[in-house]
Amino acid sequence: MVNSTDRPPADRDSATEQRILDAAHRVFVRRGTAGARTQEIADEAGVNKALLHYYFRSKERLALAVFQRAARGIFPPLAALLSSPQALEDKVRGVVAFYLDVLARNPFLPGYLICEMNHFPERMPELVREITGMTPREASMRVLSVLRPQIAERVATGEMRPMTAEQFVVNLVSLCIFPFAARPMVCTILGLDAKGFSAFIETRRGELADFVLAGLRP
Amino acid sequence: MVNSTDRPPADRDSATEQRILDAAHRVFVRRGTAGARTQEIADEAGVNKALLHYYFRSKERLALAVFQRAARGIFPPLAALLSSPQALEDKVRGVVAFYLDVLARNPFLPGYLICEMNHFPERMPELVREITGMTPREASMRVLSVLRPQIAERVATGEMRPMTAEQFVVNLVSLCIFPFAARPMVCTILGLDAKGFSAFIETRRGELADFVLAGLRP
DNA sequence: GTCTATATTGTGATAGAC
DNA sequence: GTCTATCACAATATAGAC
Repeated sequence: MVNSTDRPPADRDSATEQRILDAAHRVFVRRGTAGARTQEIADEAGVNKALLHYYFRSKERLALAVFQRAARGIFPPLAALLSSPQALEDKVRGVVAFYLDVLARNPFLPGYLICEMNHFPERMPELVREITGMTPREASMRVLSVLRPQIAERVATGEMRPMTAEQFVVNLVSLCIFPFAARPMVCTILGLDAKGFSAFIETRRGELADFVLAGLRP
Repeated sequence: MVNSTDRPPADRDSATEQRILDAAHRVFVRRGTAGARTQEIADEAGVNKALLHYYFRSKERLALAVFQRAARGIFPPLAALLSSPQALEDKVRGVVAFYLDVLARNPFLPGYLICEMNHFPERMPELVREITGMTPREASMRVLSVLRPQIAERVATGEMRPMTAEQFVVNLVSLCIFPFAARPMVCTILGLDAKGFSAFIETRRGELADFVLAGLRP
């Protein structure tokens, strides 16, 4: 009497499917798609290899599902923040706070995403459509059409140096994400363990927005 | 009469070994170590698979040689620039110019290095020793011990906000490298082809140092 | 040094019982 | 839905001729 509803047994998003997806997420993130073994995913999910194929049909489809889920947590919130009606300063502070927060809890996500993006660049356009419901062009325009007037106004009043919205966004995102992507090298060179790296990021949380905002001034 | 010297046939760094290493570099960079096939490397080098093992003994050793060579082109020049006696402003301009130059010619290098770093973080300390001849601590101290007084002086004169040398370096490097590491996403979102991306980087070359320098001001 | 041919494993995927 | 057993093939590595 586990299932008290009269829904058919093949209910979508079963607990098992979720366990497999979660396990696959952990394994793919630490090994990369090419380096991951379906056996390891099955072990980590506490099920048999055959079950992965039952739910996801192939390793490639499972990898795609994991990649989409990971990207969904990283890109849409950025787009939402940047296209909101907030002032530019608040957007900068919001993006810094959001990314340093999410990535402090998932420090290996940037390395994984960069890795997969570089191995399957041709899948990017479809990925953007899947996670935003828009074409890449629409998705970027939704952000840029809000940012451009904001920047133009600041430039007109002399508060800000001339800068395209594209460069502005890339600068902001680079400063937030790269330290996590290069974390192994940062930790090795600076002699940091996991705790030390967290402290480094905490320092960053308090300073980074000010650095970016100062960088915008003429 | 190809070899006119009387050196024994097994001369080190033979032309064939170099061809294999170059081919391996290209293949590993675009596929990642786990995704690369020795067959593809052999094909690209115009030799047989067996020859890879003759020269490098295993795929793993070949991968290590390629990774070291790639890292050698990226990290030591940064350390040299930052520990030089130049003024801080010139260092910022020098690092931006160097990275945007090297990476414009090797746009896939950052993705590859980040990928490998994240899959083999435990190899980082040895890698640093191999390419610098110093321990990681010595290597970082050589840079930080020069930067810290430079920064302290600027802070004392009120030209610069307080900032650790570590954060300064991470900020600078993030802004240079990340756009290349995230290139597939940047190109997809902004609708850029290879030429458009190059133009984007050229714009950056002229603006990035000023952005960083402005960001340092109080 | 370079090749062809082969050994040996690892790994994604499927068949079929329960 | 979940398991065991097995297939089919891909991929690294080696043996041995030239």
